[in-house]
Order: sequence, then structure tokens, then C-alpha cells
Amino acid sequence: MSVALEDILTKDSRDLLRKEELSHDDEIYEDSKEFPTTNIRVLLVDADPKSSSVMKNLMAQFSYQVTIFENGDEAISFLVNSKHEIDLVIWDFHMPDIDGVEALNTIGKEMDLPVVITSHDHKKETVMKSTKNGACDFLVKPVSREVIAVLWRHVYHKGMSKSGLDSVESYPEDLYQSNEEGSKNVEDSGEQNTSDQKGDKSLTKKPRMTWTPELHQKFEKAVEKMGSLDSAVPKQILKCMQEEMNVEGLTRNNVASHLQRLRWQKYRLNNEKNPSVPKETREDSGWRNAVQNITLTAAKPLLNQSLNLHNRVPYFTNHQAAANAPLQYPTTNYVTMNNRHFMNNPYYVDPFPQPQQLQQPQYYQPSPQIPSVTTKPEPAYVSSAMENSGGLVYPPDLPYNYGEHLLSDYSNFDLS
DNA sequence: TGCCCAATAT
DNA sequence: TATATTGGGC
Repeated sequence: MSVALEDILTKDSRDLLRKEELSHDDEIYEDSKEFPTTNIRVLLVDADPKSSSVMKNLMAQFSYQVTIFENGDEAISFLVNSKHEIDLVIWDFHMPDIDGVEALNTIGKEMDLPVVITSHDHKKETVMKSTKNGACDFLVKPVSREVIAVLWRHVYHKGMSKSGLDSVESYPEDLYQSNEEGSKNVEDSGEQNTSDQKGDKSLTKKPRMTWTPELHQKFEKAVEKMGSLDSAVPKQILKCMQEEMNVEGLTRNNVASHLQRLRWQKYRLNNEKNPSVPKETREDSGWRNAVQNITLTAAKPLLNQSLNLHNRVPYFTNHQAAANAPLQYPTTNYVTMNNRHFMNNPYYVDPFPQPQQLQQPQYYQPSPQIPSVTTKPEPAYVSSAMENSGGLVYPPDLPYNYGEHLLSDYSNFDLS
């Protein structure tokens, strides 16, 4: 933490806020795709109308909805009644009636809204006061386009990691932290938890990802490459999905969790006596060893069919979460597959609103050790995409070695 | 209520 | 990394 303090003292905060690699429009665009700012409702409080006008125009380019107040008291009054209509407050530090510190204490803490402080000066004292009192960010005026482009992402991740509150110690490290896995809990000595009003704020809730059928297929393919469900490790699966299947936004933890679930499912499927092994049985640790000797039969297919992934859509707890969810959902036609699901989830946001390419059917090569499987119209392991494709087609070449992959789990396949 | 399932903790 | 536990949602 001494490092952080030193950084604040020595670096021009302008530099802190301007990422060099974001100086190209392309990348700004990329960024805003990942963290869409459309309809983010901003309350901008600045005594200087010129300043706020410039800011508003800039923000409009990124589709923020900006409401301006030139008077701090009025802004507070507005917020008291309408805080649910605002996602982010930007407050000029040197407001004559309510300065940045007071605003932070009132809005940031009592109303639990994220507050970003702006100022013409970036004196150490100003920055320190702001960050110490919980500013999500400190923007030196004039604020650049690049800063606006990444602003919501910063605020959003602040909210993820610390319920919107911040401390000087973590300021520089967190400023550009966009990695989900960086959002570990901070050890709180247990007080300050005012951020628990649920539902209406994305900043207090992490969007929950969903394993869509398409994403799951990619997972399966990756697992095949790794060998089998039992030998694959999360890190490698993730790497494969990212590098070879263009999956974005997925974390190692996502993969690990999914892997765990599948192994558990597999165990349950193989426990013929208790088709519904209760959760508690996990703790007898039998299943951990059992997975090494899996026996599957055609009547007990694994993965896709045992997981009810077919009719699911991404689920988000609120609109903001939906808007900010990582674009991890692969190109898919599940929206058109059944519009009912779209209607059922009021928070569903189609991450790919443009017309979709048809998903290539997925092919699974049978294990060479089980030639007769190739003639079976319905192998146990068939992707959901295959289910309606009218039969198996085997591509001439596949880039990996089948002898080793997931089908080894089927060495006791029931061929009858 | 019990289960599902992803997140998070250990 | 593997496993255990939690917690929201249905």
C-alpha cells in the first residue's frame, strides 16, 4: 500500500486516467462494446455550465443519459427522491455549496450510488480527499474522450470489488483492473455494509453467467482435447476455449465450477441404484474416486442430455447487469429458437442483436476403439446441435487425437 | 420445500 | 487444482 500512496503522490492523475492504448477509436469502440454505456443514467453536478455542457456532449457520444445540476443542494434533493433513476453521479469537487467530500459522504455512503469526482485541479490533497471518501474515480478536467469511454467500466468494477467504496491504498492498482477475478472480497471488520439493497443496482450484484448449449459445446470440445472429463483441468480448458473457440469473458472459476458440476452429474448418472443421489452423499467422498471408473451406457448418456441446457437463456438479475455482462455467449440462435424464453425473462438482453450466422453443426468422431458406435444413429454423446440434424456426419480430418479424448469414458459402452 | 447451478470459500 | 459450501432462484 505504500506503493499505491507513492504512485498517487508522484503521478499526474491525468496520466493515471488516460490509458495510452485506448487512444485509438477502434479500441474505444471495443471497450464500449464490452461495457456498453447506452442508457447509463448520469447525474452531472457542476457549477460551471460550460464545463458541464462539454461533458454532457462528450458523454452523449457514448450514449450516456446525462442530467445536469448547477446547484449541489438541488442535486441532493433530486437524488433523495430519484436515486433509483440514476446509475452514476459525477460531482465537481469544488462545488460552492456542497463540496466533493460532503457529496461523497451523502451520496456515496448514504445513498449507495457510485460517485465520480471531477476537478480542474489534481492537487494531491484534492485527489486524496476524494479517494479517501470513497470516490469511484477522479477525473481531471478537461476530461478526455478516452476517459469517458472507459469510465463506466471502471465504476462498474469498483462496484464489483468493493460495493462502490474505495480507499486510497487501492486506488492505482484498481483503476484499470478489469479482470473479474480481481474482485475478491476485502476483509471487512464488519460494519459499513449499507450496500445490500438488492435488485435495483448492478453495482451490488455480479451478473451470473449461463452455460448456454453453444458455450457448453465448446466446453465439451475443449474437454475432448484435454483427454476426458476426469483428466481435463480448468486452466487448460479455458485456454483452449479462448484461443481456439473465440470465447470471451469466461473465467477459470467459471470453467472449474462447470467442470465440477459435470463430474458430479456423471457420478450420479453412474450410480444406478440411486439415480438421485442426494447432495449430502457428496461428502462421503465416494464419488471422487468413482469417477475414475466410469461406465456409461447408451441409456445413460452424459453431458448435454443430462443437463437441461437446451432451453435456457442468459439470466441476469437486472437490466444493468444484463447490459454489462461480459459477451461470453457465443453466436447462437437460441433467441429465435423460442421467443417465449425471451419474454419470460424481463431482463434478458440479446447480446447479438444482429442477424445470426447459422451455427455449424458439431461433429463428434466416435472412438476408433469402438467401431460399431459409428453405425449407431444416436450415440450417447451427441451435441444438442446434432439432435435435429438428421444423423451423423464425420468430417474427414479433425485436429486432435480421438484415441485419448472423452470417448475413452465409453470404453464400457453398452452397444446393444 | 428441495433442487439446480453458478459463485465463492477453503 | 480439487473439493466444499453458499445462496439465489425456481
